[in-house]
Amino acid sequence: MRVSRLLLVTLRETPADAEIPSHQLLLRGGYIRRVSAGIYVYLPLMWRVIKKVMKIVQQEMDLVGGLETLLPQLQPSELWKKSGRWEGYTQGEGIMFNLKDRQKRSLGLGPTHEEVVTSVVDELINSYRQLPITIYQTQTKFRDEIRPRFGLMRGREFIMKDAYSFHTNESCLQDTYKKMDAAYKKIFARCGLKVIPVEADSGAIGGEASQEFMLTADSGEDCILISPDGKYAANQEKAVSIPSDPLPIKEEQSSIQTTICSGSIEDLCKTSQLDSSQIIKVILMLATIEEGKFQPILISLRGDQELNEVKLFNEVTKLINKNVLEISPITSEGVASQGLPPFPFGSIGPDLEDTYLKGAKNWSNNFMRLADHTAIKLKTFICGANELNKHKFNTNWKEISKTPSPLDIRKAKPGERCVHDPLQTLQEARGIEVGHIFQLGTKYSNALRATFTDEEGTLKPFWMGCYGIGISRLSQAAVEQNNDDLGIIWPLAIAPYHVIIVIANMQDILQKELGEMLYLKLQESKIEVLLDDRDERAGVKFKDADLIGIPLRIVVGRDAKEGKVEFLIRHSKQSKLVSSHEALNEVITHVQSISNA
RNA sequence: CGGGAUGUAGCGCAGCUUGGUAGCGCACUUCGUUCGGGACGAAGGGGCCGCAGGUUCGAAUCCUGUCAUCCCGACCA
Repeated sequence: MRVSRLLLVTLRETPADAEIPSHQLLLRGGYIRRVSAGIYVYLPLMWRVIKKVMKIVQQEMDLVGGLETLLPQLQPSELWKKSGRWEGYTQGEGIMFNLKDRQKRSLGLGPTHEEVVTSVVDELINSYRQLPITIYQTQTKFRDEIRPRFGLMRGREFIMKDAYSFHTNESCLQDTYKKMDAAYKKIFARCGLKVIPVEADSGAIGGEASQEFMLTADSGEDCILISPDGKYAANQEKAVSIPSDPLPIKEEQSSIQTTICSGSIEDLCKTSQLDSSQIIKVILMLATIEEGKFQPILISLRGDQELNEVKLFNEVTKLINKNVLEISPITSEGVASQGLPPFPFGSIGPDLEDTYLKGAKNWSNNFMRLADHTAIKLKTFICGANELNKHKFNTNWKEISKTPSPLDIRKAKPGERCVHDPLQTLQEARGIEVGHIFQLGTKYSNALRATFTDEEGTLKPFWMGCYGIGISRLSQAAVEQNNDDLGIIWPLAIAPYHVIIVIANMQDILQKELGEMLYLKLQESKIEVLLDDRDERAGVKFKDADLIGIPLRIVVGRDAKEGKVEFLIRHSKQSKLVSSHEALNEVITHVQSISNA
């Protein structure tokens, strides 16, 4: 391709609304254009990158027996109501765009495809003889993100590869899950990217085991915790650790004392000379449950610990066995709007009476009482006395009439001891989630009554797995991991073109002819080649070549008269003078190295 | 959803305090000189100053509303 015909529009200045390097570089390099928040045009260079990523992914999916299909984006609400996800996905923090057609039928734009794929597989598969099966697609997905940002990283419209597997039993599912795990590792390696698999929460999709693939980058939105020996890696949402030990308190007669402070743990520690690990703090949250119900939750945590809302969400869902739409903090305004008397915020203890909720307009009249292990393990502690500016000192769970059962709802933090080896401490890293694999089990097949007939002639629900890769996100994340002060440095396997020939001076006939000759020969060798034939000054062309990040470069310049050119590898910044023939061979050797990988 | 900021040419910005018919740099067009790391000179083209109301003889500028975009937060108040 000739650069003069490429629709290459590069920007010298960084657009003001781009924050992270990859977003800035893709805009500046003429790869993408924003149409609306979280909605982008993939310009010709970007589309080539995306197609390359898709191709690698598709090849590896085919190798593990995946069948490629294309599922609809426009999906009827009935399907989502059957699986029980319609409300959760359209209300509260719901992420599904939804609409009504002229018949007033409700439809959603697919943020994911479990419902559709499960129902179609149910129609097609009747017998265990047809199983196992894996179906996949590469499709544009729609998600009404709370806050789209960072270009393609968190878009409202994006490209994803999603695969779904169906099995007669759990061990067969686990077998495919393992194969997918291996295929994913191979995919990221082939793309030339550093990606770490971590244990993960399965989130709204639900299910049992799940693993995320995190591309390491400083701008990553996710915090991951890793053990130095590499044996443990988890998303902070899911991570476990051994908490630090609390500072012991001398056991004395318990007493209620006046504490003049703002109500924060920090203040209380200062004014009463305590350590935060000696205090039990209480957080009030409100769960919004399907069918418009609201459940106040009273959570006890050790003072130095932080609430892990994802763990909390999962535990609450398990306990009430219904879809929870949202969990958010209870505020004094919220209390007032229920027509309730004010709560003693800042001095609440684990035993705050349920009578505080009596007469609430639409909240449940009882607190759901939860506590983290670290709180329950405290023998003696300080906690709120349920009266403004009063705390109970040297109290214990025996004195607290309402002892909740212990759960793991605390946040693991870097520096804490690892569960598998207490001699090691967790390290923090930032990551961009580019892939996620799940063992769904029978959640969706049960909900949608998707069944097959087994050897004994009885109906069984499918065992299912699902496996996603964010194609467009991965393509940008690759830039986040591979750039320098001059621009992008694409890994060869996913670069839009393998090589760019820069003719330094288009006025020089010798240079021009040698460049054209190399261009032709490279094309004949099936090399993806760009020829910068623009009538620009050499400096401009070098800057653009650096910016758009083509991994290999041949500069045809003043040594053309000796038949020599410069060969340069983008990431090394070093060039060497070679004959045009040698340059050809260099390019061919490099390109072959990726096809052999 | 809460907080903050910003909307002026394709991109980056000034002008707004103190109202008087819109400017700079880059990019674009033409000509000339130049030609290995984002050249120089000359001459041009391009703007309903986000949108809608209001105040005023007169609004990019002041007031009100609205929309959009970006950032932070949505965890111990």
